[in-house]
Amino acid sequence: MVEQKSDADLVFHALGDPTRRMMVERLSKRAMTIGELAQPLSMTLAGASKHVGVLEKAGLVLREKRGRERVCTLNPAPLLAARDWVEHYSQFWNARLDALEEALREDGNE
Amino acid sequence: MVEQKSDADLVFHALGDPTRRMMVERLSKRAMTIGELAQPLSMTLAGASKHVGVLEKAGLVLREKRGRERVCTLNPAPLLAARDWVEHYSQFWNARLDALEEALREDGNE
DNA sequence: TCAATATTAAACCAAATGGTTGACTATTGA
DNA sequence: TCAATAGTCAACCATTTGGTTTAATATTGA
Repeated sequence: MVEQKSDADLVFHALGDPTRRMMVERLSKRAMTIGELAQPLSMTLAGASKHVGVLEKAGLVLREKRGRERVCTLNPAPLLAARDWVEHYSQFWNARLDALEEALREDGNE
Repeated sequence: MVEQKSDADLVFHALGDPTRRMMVERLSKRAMTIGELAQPLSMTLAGASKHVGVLEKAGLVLREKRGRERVCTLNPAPLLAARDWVEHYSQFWNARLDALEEALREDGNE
């Protein structure tokens, strides 16, 4: 665990927390400040800010200063890599179903 | 953090570790024992077993006893949920690109 | 100018994580 | 029968995580 984390590590890890997935969901609708993100979370601003930091390090959120606020916007680009990974291995689900179907058909024909 | 974790939490969390993603990748090719999974990992059997346990709790791996070995097989079903979640929000990437393109086209016409 | 607001930073804490070791069980095969 | 093999379990350890509090900074607006 000394080695530096890959992009995929950061993205999957960031999404592994329900608070952060909720943040992503809300940010997909519109940009929000830290305060807005924190509001429904029964959590301090500092706590929310740390979660945003995790999303930011994963590249999923951009935080820019606007006056005394920080506006967070969703950057879905890193999701593409995660999507591709998951997509690839979830294909094995179809493959398994196909194989099962095939096996059943073979059995039926014998 | 006392609340019980959702399926998505477990799946994303399980995938957030490179060791476990590697296990999923290898299991997608063929079923393997704990020992086989542990082998390229410079990790004890016990360590590998714990990782498999995390994948198992997320529903991604089935572990069945065969003699003194445990054969692990990939169950990609939970990946479908993760795929759908990621798929949904990565669509915003396309939306953003579309909007950008639209904006550029509008500008060009003025 | 100055109080209020939005956020961050740092120190701290409990719990979870990722790993180890050592003892144990179950199974194999000579 | 008995040593070797495959794995688990429990205890333990260091590090990370998810949260807090308190203090500090920057900005707003009266």
